[in-house]
Amino acid sequence: MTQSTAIEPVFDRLLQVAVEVFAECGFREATVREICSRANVNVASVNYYFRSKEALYSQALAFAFRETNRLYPQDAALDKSLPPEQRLAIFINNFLHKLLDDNQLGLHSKLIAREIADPTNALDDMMETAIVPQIALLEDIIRQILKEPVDQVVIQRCLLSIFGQCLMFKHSRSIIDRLYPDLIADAAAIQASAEHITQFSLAAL
Amino acid sequence: MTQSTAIEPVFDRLLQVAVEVFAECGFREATVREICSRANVNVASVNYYFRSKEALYSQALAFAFRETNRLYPQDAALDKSLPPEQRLAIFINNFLHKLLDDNQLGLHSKLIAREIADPTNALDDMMETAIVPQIALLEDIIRQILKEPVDQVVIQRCLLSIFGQCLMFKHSRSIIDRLYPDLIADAAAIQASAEHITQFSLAAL
DNA sequence: AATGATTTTAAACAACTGTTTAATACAAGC
DNA sequence: GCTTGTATTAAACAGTTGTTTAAAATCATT
Repeated sequence: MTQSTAIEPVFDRLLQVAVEVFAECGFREATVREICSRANVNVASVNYYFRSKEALYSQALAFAFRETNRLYPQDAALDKSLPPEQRLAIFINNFLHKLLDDNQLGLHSKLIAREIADPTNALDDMMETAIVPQIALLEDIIRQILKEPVDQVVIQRCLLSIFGQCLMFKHSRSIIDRLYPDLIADAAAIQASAEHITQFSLAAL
Repeated sequence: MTQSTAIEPVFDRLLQVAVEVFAECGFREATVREICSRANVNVASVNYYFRSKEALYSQALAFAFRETNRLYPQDAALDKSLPPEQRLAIFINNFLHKLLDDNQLGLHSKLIAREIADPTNALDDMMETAIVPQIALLEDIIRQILKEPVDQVVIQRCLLSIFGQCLMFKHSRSIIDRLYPDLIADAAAIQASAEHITQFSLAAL
């Protein structure tokens, strides 16, 4: 009835709504009926266009990854001519906004965070295409900052230290909302948090 | 039939098995029938001893918190006479072992991590009794390390930086298992990871 | 041994799940 | 205008879910 339901084809509408509902409820708790209801289509559509609920989930997850990378590209952080400290700042700021933006983006990363915290069969497909490149980029930046060659294990641990600080805001959002809501109140607060993580990490490195 | 099922009362058996199953599957995916089956009791027992599946979950969560604090007390980290750097090392090492131990302990923290990542109504009850004290302790240690008084917000951000590094190993376990399994292979590796986080954080502070 | 309360049991309940079906609507091609 | 292939629909399916029931078993107290 609304414009969107009329214009966009059923397949695309289902994919977008699926990201929404799966992000909100998780795979199991999300129901096919709820997805179809929000997309204004018949219950049978999921099995018609996608093979099953599981296949829809898998495609929704891939779609979420594509969207985050399309809307938050890492061009600047990839620029090797920049000083590495600045690259790190850009990377962290970009990553944190990707995680915390409360519009449609937040849904995508929420779905992804869910999959990481509680993986299904779909995770393996995502590793190579979406996660490994992200990690490789940060690894490159860390190497550039440390200058002299260090043990691979040390790099790995620093990687996790930085990612951990960022992901804390996503995985423990419920706690932060209750205790320190100011830290993620708006875009400026998020930027400030990103700067803290950058400073904290640079000092440690 | 087995010793354990014969000795322990039904109530306690249900509570322990509930922690297991809820940790493995999450609240929704866990079924009352599975819990009762593993505990060797009738399906109706959950509703007889606890009021409902939800009430059982709530009690299981509280039980998990009690158990982690009973088996991994923070006595040493609470000792204010120790140098704060050492207190931080103890705190992180203790916290990380609590998170990563693969025996019964891992289950307790897994259930807790689940609840934090995907909170239910039960979270609010847990905040004051279990989470806030933990945070207050780390806050105390950080203040002691920084010596000169600093802004409360800075303290909060440092708190999150340290907790984030630790929780990374729990929330993103699926990624670490796939990419860097050596980092959490055994107790020695966990200790090494704890030392890294301590050094990283001390350098930053 | 008898009474009364507590615990355990098998069976049923009603609601909801993902999926299938078979009938209908609709478009394009000849 | 008819046919062919695609899309949509309401209805039903078979299985699972948490919960309830009412009878049976067990226990403690006298």
